[in-house]
Parts: sequence; C-alpha cells; structure tokens
Amino acid sequence: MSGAGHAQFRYTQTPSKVIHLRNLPWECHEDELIQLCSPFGKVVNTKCNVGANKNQAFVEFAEQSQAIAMVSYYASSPDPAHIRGKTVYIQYSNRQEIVHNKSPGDVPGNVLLVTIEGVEAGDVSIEVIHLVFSAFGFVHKIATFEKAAGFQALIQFSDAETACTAKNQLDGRSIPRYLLPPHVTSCNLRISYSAHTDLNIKFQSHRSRDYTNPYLPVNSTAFEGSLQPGLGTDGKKLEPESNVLLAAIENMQYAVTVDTLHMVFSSFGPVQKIAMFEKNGGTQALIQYPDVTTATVAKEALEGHCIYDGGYCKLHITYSRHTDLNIKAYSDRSRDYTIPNPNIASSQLSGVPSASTTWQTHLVTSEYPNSGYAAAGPVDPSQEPSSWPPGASPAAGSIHMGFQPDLRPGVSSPPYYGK
DNA sequence: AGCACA
Repeated sequence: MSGAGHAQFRYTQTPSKVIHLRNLPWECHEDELIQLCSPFGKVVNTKCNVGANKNQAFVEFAEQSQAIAMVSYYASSPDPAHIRGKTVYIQYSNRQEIVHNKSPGDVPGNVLLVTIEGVEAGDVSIEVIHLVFSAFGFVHKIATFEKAAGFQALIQFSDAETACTAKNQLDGRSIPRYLLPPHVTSCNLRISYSAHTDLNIKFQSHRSRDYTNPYLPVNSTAFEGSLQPGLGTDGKKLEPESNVLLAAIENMQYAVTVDTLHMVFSSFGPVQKIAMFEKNGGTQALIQYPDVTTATVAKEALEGHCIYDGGYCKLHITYSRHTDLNIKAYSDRSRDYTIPNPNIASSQLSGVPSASTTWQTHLVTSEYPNSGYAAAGPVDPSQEPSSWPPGASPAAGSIHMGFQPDLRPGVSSPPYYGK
C-alpha cells in the first residue's frame, strides 16, 4: 500500500545532491558516470575508483532535485542502471558534497605505475611489457618489482601526454593473450601515475631496462635462469641467444631495403650491421646489435609482426649463430654502421662483386677475396649512436608505416585488447 | 552490493 507497502522502509535516506554508485566495473571512467547521470541533471563533480576494489563512485549534481530524479527513477525502474554491462546500484550519498582529494596516483606524470593483476612475476617478461607500452611512444625505462599489490612495473615515457594516452588505452585491459603464457587467462593492468619522473636504472636485467642507454652494464647474473623463460613459457625454443638476429621476411609484397630494416630494428637500440641475402627463395637478413639484451628486446618485440599493415613483410626472427658480421662492402644489401667515416668514394659498386650473392652461401664465416669497403652512393652510412634512441625523431616516420606493428590500439589490432 | 581522505 502506500509508503511502499513495507512496514520496514529501511532504505530511506536523507537526499543529497551527491549519489553513491556501487558495483561499478573495475576502474570505471568518469565519462561513463557522466553518461549515465547527465540525463537527470547537471553533473558538477565526480569521484571514481573509490573503495578497496575501486568499484564505487560518487557523482554530484548541481541540484539536489536532479539527484532525487535519478535515484527515484532507478528505484522504480524495471531495468536497472548499468555500465559496461554491470548493474549499477545507486543511492544518495551520506555526504552533501564531494570533497576532492586527488590521490597521488591521479596526478599525471611521464611515469606510469602498472600493476599486473593475476600473474606471477615470471609470467610477464619485461619484453612483453615493453612491447605493449611501446605502442604509444618511446619507452625510456622500465623497472619491475614485486610488492604486496602484486607484480608491478614503472614505465617511463618521454612526457605525461604519452603516458596519459597509454594509461587511457590500457588501464583495466589485459595484455594480449598471445603474449601471455598458456596458463594465464587474463592479467588486468591497473595503471596509475607514479610520482617519479626519471627512473634510476642501474643494470639491464630481467627486472629493469634503460632503453636510452644500451651500453648500461648487463647484470648477467640477474638474467641467469630467468631470461629465457621469457620465450620459454612454452619452453620449446632452445636456440642460444645472440646479439645478432636472423630475420626471415615472409610475404614480401613490398620492397624491403636495408634502410627499411635499419629503421625498424633501430627502434630497439643501435644497429651495428645489417646484411641481407636470399635463401630458399625468400629474403633474409642478419641484424647485429651491440649486445644480446638489445637483440632480445628487438626479437621479442618484432617476432611475428609485419613491417607493413595487411600481413605484408612478416618478420620471423631467430637468433643467429653469428656474433660479429663481417661486412666487407657498403652496398644495397649490407651495411656496417659502426664505421665512422668510410671514405666513401663517389664511384658506384660496379667493380665489386655482388655482396648479396656471396652472402647467401658464405655469410660471415667466409673470407672474402676482395677486402676493403666498397664504394657507395651519397648516403652517409655512419649512424652515430647518438641518433638513437628514436624518441624525438621516430625512426618509423619517413616510411609511412608507423611501425608499431600489430599493437596500435584501434588501428590494426583492436581485438587484442578486448575486455 | 552499502560511503571517499589526511
């Protein structure tokens, strides 16, 4: 009957222009709250991600009548409010206004604090983390650690804007499943801003990387027993690591030049040498980095990805057995970028036997009858290390390919970040 | 699914 028909009307609350929402999806965004609430009035303030589970929120209307309208509506509506498919429970807050205490994690900065939920530290390698976050810009440094909150990583970008983009795109989502070990079904990323601005990375190790300083000493002991599980989630690849990568280019519908490869592989560190050759009817290339760590990073990041959208020029990367390529000639198929200023003659390569044909059979192990560097065109082959990292001047810029292969959110791989 | 922060 009247008065809701129940003798006990326990849910009577004093109205407030602030409503309390609970059972929200994890890390619900402010705009989702506004979208839900604005039909009832003007939202003047919100506070999201409240409570231990971050699944509560407050919304403050301009007028109390607006809050009453919303609470009343959903109190009698047959279908409840929902956000992202979850039923949202709404009531008046027991406070009359939202007081904004911005938690430190909400203050934007260039360093993100990422909590990877539901995984052991060994489940997600630093290469995977680097790959995922590199989709948004150059990642300067990564430090990982285990805390009570779980497996966490600090990711340093150039600026807060880049970090913000990455945060917005990845917060609450999972690392693509194909990058996770089989036994991990999902691993939600919880991302906030760190107060740090510049991480102090002392070693390249299985738990920390400085991509701006490839010459940082490698803490090799830190790698032992833990590096190769990075690939060894399946434990199948037993191929020894190397600073030289062998890249097979499949479905090469577009021309891939040594310059293309240099651009692509330079994203991960200074490329010292490149040699391209034909083998088994396909194009392959050897890419030499100064160290195994950089090569590993590049390998993890690029394996299986395509240089061009649409599945063209797919890279299959393994470790080469070589450690130092013996580049004899500066040609369209081989380069030695470590040579400071090879007196580049203006003549063409005409007098020099085709390096590429020699490469495919002898590679670096063989001795070359003709020594010395071949003549070259006007291109300056000396890529001084200072041209790296490509943070300011993206290596991928000039070729239109925007090389963040399959991981650009919303471009070529929306499904990867589902959920 | 039930109220924030220093």
